[in-house]
Amino acid sequence: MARRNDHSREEIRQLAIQAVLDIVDVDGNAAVTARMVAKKMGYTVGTLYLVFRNLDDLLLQVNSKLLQHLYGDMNVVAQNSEGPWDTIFELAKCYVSLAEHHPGRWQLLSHRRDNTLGHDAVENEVDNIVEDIFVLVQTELMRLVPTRGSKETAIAARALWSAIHGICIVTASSHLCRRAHYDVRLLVHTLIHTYLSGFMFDKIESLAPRS
Amino acid sequence: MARRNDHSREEIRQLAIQAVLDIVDVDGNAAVTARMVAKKMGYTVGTLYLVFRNLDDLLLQVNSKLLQHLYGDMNVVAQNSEGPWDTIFELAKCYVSLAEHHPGRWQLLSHRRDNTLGHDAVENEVDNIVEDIFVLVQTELMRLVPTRGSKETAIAARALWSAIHGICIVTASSHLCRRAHYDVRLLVHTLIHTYLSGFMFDKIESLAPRS
DNA sequence: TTGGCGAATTAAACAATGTGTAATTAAAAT
DNA sequence: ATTTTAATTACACATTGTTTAATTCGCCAA
Repeated sequence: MARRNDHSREEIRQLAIQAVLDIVDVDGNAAVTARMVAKKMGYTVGTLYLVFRNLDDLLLQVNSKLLQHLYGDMNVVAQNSEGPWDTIFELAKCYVSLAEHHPGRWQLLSHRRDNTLGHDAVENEVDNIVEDIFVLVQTELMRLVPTRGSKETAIAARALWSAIHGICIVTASSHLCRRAHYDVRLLVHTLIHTYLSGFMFDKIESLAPRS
Repeated sequence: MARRNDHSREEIRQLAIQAVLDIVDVDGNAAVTARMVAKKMGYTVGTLYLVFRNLDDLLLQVNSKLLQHLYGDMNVVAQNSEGPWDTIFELAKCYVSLAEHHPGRWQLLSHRRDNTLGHDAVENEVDNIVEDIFVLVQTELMRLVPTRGSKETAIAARALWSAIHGICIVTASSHLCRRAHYDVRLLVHTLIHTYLSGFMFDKIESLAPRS
């Protein structure tokens, strides 16, 4: 044992990230332990702490990879876009698909880490990806109603996308909505359809209080 | 030690639930350990396992209490309702307030437990409360647009409320939206306003694909 | 009153966890 | 070939959830 250069630092990093994904897919979120990850990559726990600050650091990097992948899928969809209305539905499908096909990975995304350290490089990376995702939606909204102000559109995009993200989280990982005759796709579809309708037709704010 | 009848079973139950809430508020979610809860109530770990099956069981009962409280607040709002439009905003405020004033408790709500046991009594209780909350929103939506079918309205209510729940979760407990110049209240307000507009004006489904 | 029965409470123990460290091993450098 | 250096491990430690055997006290019958 203790062979040197069997894997480079970066290779070990990727190995660990992949190991986490495999474990999550097969045995669920709770099975992700330092020792399990190490065993899956053919190493020992100590090696993990040579590459990652702690387990939360590793999980954060896994999340970064997940979001990167998600953003990649969404980008493909946006590229082959026909019209903003349909595109937004397609973008949402990327989300729903991930939540449906890999519920474990999805739960990872909403895993709360103890904010011991301040803003770390990976954390910034994650923030940037999320921002990119938002911009993707924002762009489509701008195409849908070009007359809207950019700030207003930015907020609208974030509200809509947080909502979708929320529906996925709620249905996939929370105890809410367990008596779900209402499945994710239907809820997301309804949300987007109604929201976009409102976004298109709702010209003036002061139109609101008409109870 | 080992005094009998110092507290009844039910008193211990309430004691434990309150202890969890106190710990969560002061020291955050990660500080909730069996030993800490026991110490806070002046007991020992063993006593906890006399009343609760395990820690997740306790946390679930805490969640039940939280949701009950939330539903209570929402009910008061619904009672003093002036019109459906405004009422829905007020209902959402209950959510946002909880998420803002007690972020720790909010995180508890989205805590994922290992579904070792099947449907337990408390779990059913939680499901019922959530259902009640949904119905509250559904009722307002029905008042807003009485012509809609009840099934369609039910779905719309669940989509909207899951979305709001999602926004709260996302902004309060996830790493998403950290660069939040966009705060919860604004996002929720935007979402509801736009969604309700869409819900009111959007008559026909086939109107949709107008990209 | 007293002796003991039974329930409430605890103390102690167990396995598994995250994490740190000193010891080992092997590759590279001299 | 020997030393140095970095990679890897084995081990150790504190803390976690959970169980079990031991205690301690209230209560009731004799």
